[in-house]
Amino acid sequence: MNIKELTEIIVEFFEKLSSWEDSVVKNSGLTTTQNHTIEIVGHAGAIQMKDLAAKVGITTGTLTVGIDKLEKMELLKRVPHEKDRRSFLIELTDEGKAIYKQHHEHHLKLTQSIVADLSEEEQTVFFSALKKALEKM
Amino acid sequence: MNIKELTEIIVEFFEKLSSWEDSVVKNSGLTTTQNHTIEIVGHAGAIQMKDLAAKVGITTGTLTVGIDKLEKMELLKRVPHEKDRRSFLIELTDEGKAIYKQHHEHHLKLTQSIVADLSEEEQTVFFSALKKALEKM
DNA sequence: GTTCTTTTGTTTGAATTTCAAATTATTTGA
DNA sequence: TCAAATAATTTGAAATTCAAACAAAAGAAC
Repeated sequence: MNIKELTEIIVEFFEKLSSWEDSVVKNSGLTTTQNHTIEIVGHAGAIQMKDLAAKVGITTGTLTVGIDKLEKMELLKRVPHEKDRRSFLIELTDEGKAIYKQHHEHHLKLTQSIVADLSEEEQTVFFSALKKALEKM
Repeated sequence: MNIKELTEIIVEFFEKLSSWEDSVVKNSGLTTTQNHTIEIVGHAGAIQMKDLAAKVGITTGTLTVGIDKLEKMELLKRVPHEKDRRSFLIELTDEGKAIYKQHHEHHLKLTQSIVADLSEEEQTVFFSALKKALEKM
């Protein structure tokens, strides 16, 4: 297999997925960072500020402001940490969960359209290749 | 093939690639948008402001400021459009090309490590699956 | 060829986002 | 018990972004 060609394809795949994500997000009325935040909380579940900031790729100071806003929008909430009174766990509200789910539906549709042209065997290999790739990253 | 599982994996793959890209970019001293701009010009070659803005996902006003800065950093340059005196073509300078190449090297290394665990046949299927997927996006 | 409309890129002013550093409250560990 | 480290917030300043207004040039209609 030609590594250069494969790299090109991976980069293109990433680029297209990014634009797709961008356009989906723009229609949702949320900013990229807000959407990213909800995605991470939705996927990871209750999570501390500092860990969330690291995952989103911003400082905790910036996150504080961002969470203030999302809390006002009632998409997520701060829940006091049981064992550490300095800390909070960030969780999605019902409305936040709904938005997360809706976004996930978009992803499902995209996957379906991606997969439609692949044979059952190709799908299986594609799946396991991605899985192995993930372990390396 | 289970669509939900596959979707999960694709999203995770995308997430990891994003963080990887973020960390690579942060070490380069460029902002995400600046890097994105250079990536697109590097990949697409000489390109007009309006097309570049669309690809980066920003307005032309924002791009004007961004290109001003990158031009001062001597990473790219405005070249007058031959047939349309309103317009410019944006091109990478030698230094810009070097940065683009360097970034591409990082991608090559990542691909190599991703592919290392796949059999020749898996690689081929992975490649063609990605290719087919691209057409659907 | 002249006029009207559209397109291309720039400028402007305001809003938003972000960060680094200082601050507060709490936990950890010596 | 007390000093150091950690979690989150606040602050002030810088950077990024957008929408809208603008100038210059191209294209269309007549």
